[in-house]
Amino acid sequence: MLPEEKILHTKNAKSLHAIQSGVENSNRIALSADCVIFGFDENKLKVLLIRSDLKKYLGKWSLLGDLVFPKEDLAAAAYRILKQRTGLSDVYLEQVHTFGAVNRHPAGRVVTVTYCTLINVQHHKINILDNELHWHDIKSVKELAFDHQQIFETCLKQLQKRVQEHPLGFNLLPKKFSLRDLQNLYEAILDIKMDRRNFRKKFFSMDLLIDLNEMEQDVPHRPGKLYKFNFEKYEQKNKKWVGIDF
Amino acid sequence: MLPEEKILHTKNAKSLHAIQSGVENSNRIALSADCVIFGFDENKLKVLLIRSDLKKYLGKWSLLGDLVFPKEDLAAAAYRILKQRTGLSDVYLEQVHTFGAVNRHPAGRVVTVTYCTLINVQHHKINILDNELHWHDIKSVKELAFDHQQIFETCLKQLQKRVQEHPLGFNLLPKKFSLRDLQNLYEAILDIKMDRRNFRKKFFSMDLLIDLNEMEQDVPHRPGKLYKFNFEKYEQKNKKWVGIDF
DNA sequence: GCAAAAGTGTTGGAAATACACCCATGT
DNA sequence: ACATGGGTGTATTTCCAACACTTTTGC
Repeated sequence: MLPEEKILHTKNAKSLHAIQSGVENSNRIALSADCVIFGFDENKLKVLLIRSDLKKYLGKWSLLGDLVFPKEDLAAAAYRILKQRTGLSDVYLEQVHTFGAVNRHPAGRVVTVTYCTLINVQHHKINILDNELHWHDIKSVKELAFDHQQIFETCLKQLQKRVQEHPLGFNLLPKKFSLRDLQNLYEAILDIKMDRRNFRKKFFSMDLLIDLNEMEQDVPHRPGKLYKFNFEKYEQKNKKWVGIDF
Repeated sequence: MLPEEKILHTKNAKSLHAIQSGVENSNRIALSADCVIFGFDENKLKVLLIRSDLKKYLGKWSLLGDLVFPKEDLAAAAYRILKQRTGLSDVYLEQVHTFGAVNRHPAGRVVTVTYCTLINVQHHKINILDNELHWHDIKSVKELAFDHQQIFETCLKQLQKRVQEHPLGFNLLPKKFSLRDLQNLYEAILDIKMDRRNFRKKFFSMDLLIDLNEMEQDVPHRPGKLYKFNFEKYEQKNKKWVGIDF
């Protein structure tokens, strides 16, 4: 207890006592962070998984997670775990949801905070392969260990929503990409087909793609033009949403 | 440690050991839940606050929160806290975000999971008034204790977004309401003005309002018709969103 | 020349916006 | 009668969906 935190002598002092002794003693709970890392490769959305350590979940796949240290910021723990497990450090993690059912972890009470990101599989080489760490096509993800199936599905749904409202997808593509690449990405994430002409029209009308005046190389068909995303212009837009619709 | 959770003898057994001893011993952290309760009254959006107990935050307002017990589901803790602090039990809480900076709480390391709901101020009488619990106009909320200002702002932003995608707002209104009531609600939450005729058109075209064939009483002007929301029909709609836009 | 995908416009319908007048009630 | 807000319709514009042919390249 920090010395300056004296109890106030009010009728509510008891609850404060309770909080402070709880912080120090009996009421603590193990806290973990789990990372759901999405990637895009061969026109498929993928997720990074490792083999579970626990006998109970022998052979099952699981997300990348570890306990949060008592003197570690929550987000810092997520970045540490990602770095330890994969070697990746130059990615932005976003918090998604916290899962806290009493029996979700067989080792005891562990509440887990989930973080999510999207990375370019080609640009971020995974260099730690313990526990068979590798990319799985999201269509084949099932029966994960713990409650990780639920966590994964929650993150995927959130990704599907956010990718339509923010230019997240560009993190999954090479720096230079064709409109076909971009459309493949959206189709893979949203699991739908889109009209090619309308898709182009939409993106061109946003006016956030920079035409690089370069062409695809070594494709067995007419090469497409290459673009990059205009992040500066996007930042300035600062668009805000109004539109009741449900 | 549950008996069936034997360590696998692999190169990764160490990390499992670490997790299990962490769960049992040193790596535990105090976990709290905070509730951000929004209400609507006198055509203003309000939030429930109490006076902070801590001397450090003397005179500051704070959210409703308490520690999560080791054998208590996360959501259960949030409902318990709400019930203890306000007497309310018939509301749906939704998780918003988890805040875990190391120094966010002066009593030590406390990670907090935030829950949010919207209630009808008239229908849910608050019957526990400890710590000066009462409704505050959201426009006047500032300098809350701890990091509660940030938490509050995060919840408000999320509310502004979600209220446009889901019929949350009806929880804030009387069972029978006029279109003016509904518009006032949206204007208060989103902090914008809307065109009255277009607002009506939008809601009528959704076809989710039931005309009760009743009129407002005791208003000093032409009385408006009263409606209720057709929740059954809404549930069946199961609308899904497609529309890239940023 | 053939296969494969790039590139390109138009049209019709739906939804959003902007806008002004008459009506019902209480005072 | 007047003040207050309820109720309504139309014209304009914008956005979205549907849809087919020509072009460029590799093989």
